[in-house]
Formats: sequence, C-alpha cells, structure tokens
Amino acid sequence: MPAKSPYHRPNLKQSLLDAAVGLIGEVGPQTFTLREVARRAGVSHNAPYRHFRDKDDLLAAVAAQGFDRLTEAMRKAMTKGRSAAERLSLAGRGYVQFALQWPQHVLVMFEGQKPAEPRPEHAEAAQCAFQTLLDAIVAAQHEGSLPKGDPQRFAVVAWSGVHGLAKLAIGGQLPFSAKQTLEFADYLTNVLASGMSNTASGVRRRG
Amino acid sequence: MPAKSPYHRPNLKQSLLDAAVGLIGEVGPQTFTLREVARRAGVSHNAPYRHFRDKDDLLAAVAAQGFDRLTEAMRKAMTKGRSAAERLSLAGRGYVQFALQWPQHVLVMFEGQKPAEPRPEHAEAAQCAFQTLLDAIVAAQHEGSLPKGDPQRFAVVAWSGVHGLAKLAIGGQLPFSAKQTLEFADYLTNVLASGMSNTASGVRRRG
DNA sequence: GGTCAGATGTTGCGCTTGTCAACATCTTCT
DNA sequence: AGAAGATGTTGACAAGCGCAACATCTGACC
Repeated sequence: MPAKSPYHRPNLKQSLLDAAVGLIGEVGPQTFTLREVARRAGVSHNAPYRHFRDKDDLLAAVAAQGFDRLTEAMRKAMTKGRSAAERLSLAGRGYVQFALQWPQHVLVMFEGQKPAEPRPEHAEAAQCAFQTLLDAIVAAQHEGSLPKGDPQRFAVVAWSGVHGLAKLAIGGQLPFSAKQTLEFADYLTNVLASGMSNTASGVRRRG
Repeated sequence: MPAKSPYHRPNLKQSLLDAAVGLIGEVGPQTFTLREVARRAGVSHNAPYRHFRDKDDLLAAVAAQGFDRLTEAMRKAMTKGRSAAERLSLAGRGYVQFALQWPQHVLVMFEGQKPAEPRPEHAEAAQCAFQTLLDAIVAAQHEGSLPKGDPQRFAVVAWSGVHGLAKLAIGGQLPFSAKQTLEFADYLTNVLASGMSNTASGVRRRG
C-alpha cells in the first residue's frame, strides 16, 4: 500500500543525509544550505530539525557516515592482499580511492569541529577507521615486513601520507587524473613502507 | 599630523586582512563573517567592498598571503641546512611549522576553490610555494642524495606527506603537542627521503 | 474501536548576513 | 579653488538559521 499521506514519510532522515551529500558535492560544504536540503527532500525548511539538532549536527552525521564508508572501503580493498604488507598498501589505496569517490564526505569529515560540541557518533566512527589502519600495521609487524616498535608511529606516517595525497587530489592541487592518482597512491605506499622499514624511529638530525 | 578625520584610514585593506585572519582563527572559516570583520576593523559593513570584490575575494587574499608566508617559512627553515638533503628535510619541517603557527591560513588555502572564479593572485602564490619545494628536490638530486628521475614525482610524495601531517595536526586528529608534531615532522621527512631513495619509480604490485 | 501522548511535519517570525544602490566625505591633480 | 575619482556610510532587499506555535499522524493502552 503506497503511502496515502506523505505527511510522515518513511525514513526522512536518510533522505536528508543523501540530499545533503548530493548538495555538498555540487556546491561544497561552504555554500551548503539546510533549506536547500529540505527542498530537495521535498519537505518544509524546518522538517530537518526533527532529525538533526542543527546544521552542524547534520554535517556531523554526514561525516560519521563518511568514516563508516571509509572503514568499509579500506577493509574491502585489503581483502585482495596476499601478505600483510600488501594488505597495508591496499588499505592506503582504498583510502585514496574512497576520497576520490566521495570527496564530499572527506571535506566534511576533517573540518575543524569545535571541541565545545562533542559529536560522539563522529568520534567513534573516526576511531574505528584509524583502528583498521592500526591493525594492518600490527599485522605487518608480526609478519616481519615492518620493524617492531610503536605501531602508532607507523600509523601516523601512513595516515599522513595517504591523507595528504587524498586531500591534494580532491582539492585539485595535483595535475593527476583519478586513475593517475590511484597509481600514484600505490607508489606512495611503497615509498612509505620502504622508508618505515629503513628509518630508525628516533629523530635523526644532521645525519 | 595624526589623522584628524578617520573617514579614510591609511591602509584599511591590510587591517581587514588582519582582522579576517584573527576572526578565522577564532571561529573558523565556516562561521567567518564579512560584517564581523568590518566591525573589528571599525568600519561600516560595506567598507570592505571597496577593497575586495566579495567575501570569497577576501578569503582568496588571505590564502594568497598564506602561500607567501609558507614560501618564506620554508626558505627560512632551509637556510640552516648544510646539505641539500638536510635542506629538503628542513623545508618539510618549515611547512609543518607554518601550519601550526598559522592554521587559519592553511584552512583557507586549500579549500576547494571554484574553478569558475580564477584567482590569479592565489594561484601564482601557490605555484611559487610548490616551486620552492621542487627546487629543493632538484638540488638533492644533483647532490646525489635523491635518485635521478622526474622531480615532480618526488615533490608530490614529499608534499603529500607533510601536508597530511600538517592537516591532521591542525585538525586535532593527532594526540600530539606542537613540539611533538614538529619532532614527528623530522621523523616523517627522514622516512620519506629514505623511501624515495630506495623505491623504484614504477608501480610495484604483488611484490 | 476509542482516545490521548508523543513523534513528525508545517507555517510564520525575528535576527543576521551578503550584496546592491545611492549618498557623503576626503584626496589629488591641475 | 575645483572637479574627478577613491574611499566610507546608510539604507534596502533577499536568503538563511533557528525558535515557537500549530497541524497531522502513529502507536500504546484500555
């Protein structure tokens, strides 16, 4: 039976999220407008307030959804790896591929959120994504393809590398096509892995 | 003779830029408001339009100024290096240090600018900063501390690494103090240099 | 089945912002 | 001195955010 009265629609919350992602993709998170999201979802300009505290809350939900998709993208990419080292590299590729596919999410995920407003959903999803990377690092250490030592250190190196590449790519700062960017991601992860294997963890100056 | 009438003030343009940087530092580029900038500069809400085409134009000017400061920060950091390899590493440290000192600028510099509105000042300053990195790479290649080959490739690797670290640091994603971040930048540049020296430029899969 | 509480959606409002237009004031060049 | 242009001001309008009051639907409970 079709919904006779569209007054209450089944899952407006998800519709609003989808509309928000689409709109951010078109105009960016800056000119993004809550009212336009409502318009696209076919509801009044105040309906979103029944599902999100305010505009920032909607953006935080988009970010949380982004971290979930990121985690999934990395895990899926890793399944094709035969060794822990290869899986780690593929996780990095998955990170970049996710950014290329969902630049809207990335733009929202890493925008300076005020610490005054804790978004637990957001923080938890982000932690989960980081844990995926950390697990891959530890596995590579057990396998012997990465030196022993604080895995957190290696994780930050790897994260910085792929995150920087992803950010520059979606910001249009690199003269790369999407395909070239992905190929470059493979090269970058090899550089990072090689460097982490051959560099002492201490700070080396005037070497 | 002091300005009898504050109607025309000496250099309102720079005052507006400074006020904008301060405001962005407090509330972020999202909630940043042109009218509040004018208020802080002590002028009416429309005075900025005599110096900037619109709000985005002011932000583009802040970004351009940021790229200039970035170039200067890298060049200044490099002066203490004794070898080209060390200077390259110090340039990376300078990049991160700049981001920690002027996070407001970084937030504005890399925000997705619409290609519809070309900001030549912005693009030129960005190109200049990248050229500084590229020169350091070429010097290291001449010195023999980096392999021969396309310097652009090395530049993108180095840029991705330090850019990612800087972005994550100012986004509050890392459990590092400013001092720890800088120490980590040194470690990261060593990892990158080592990795670039030991990794073939071709893509290696299923290694 | 009936009824009421709560969830969900709507309309209308006040305040702020970005930007345009018209006007005011100052500087500079001759 | 006086006109021309640069710089700053006031006023207005459309649009957005979020509040408040109201309307409509759903489900629990009897």
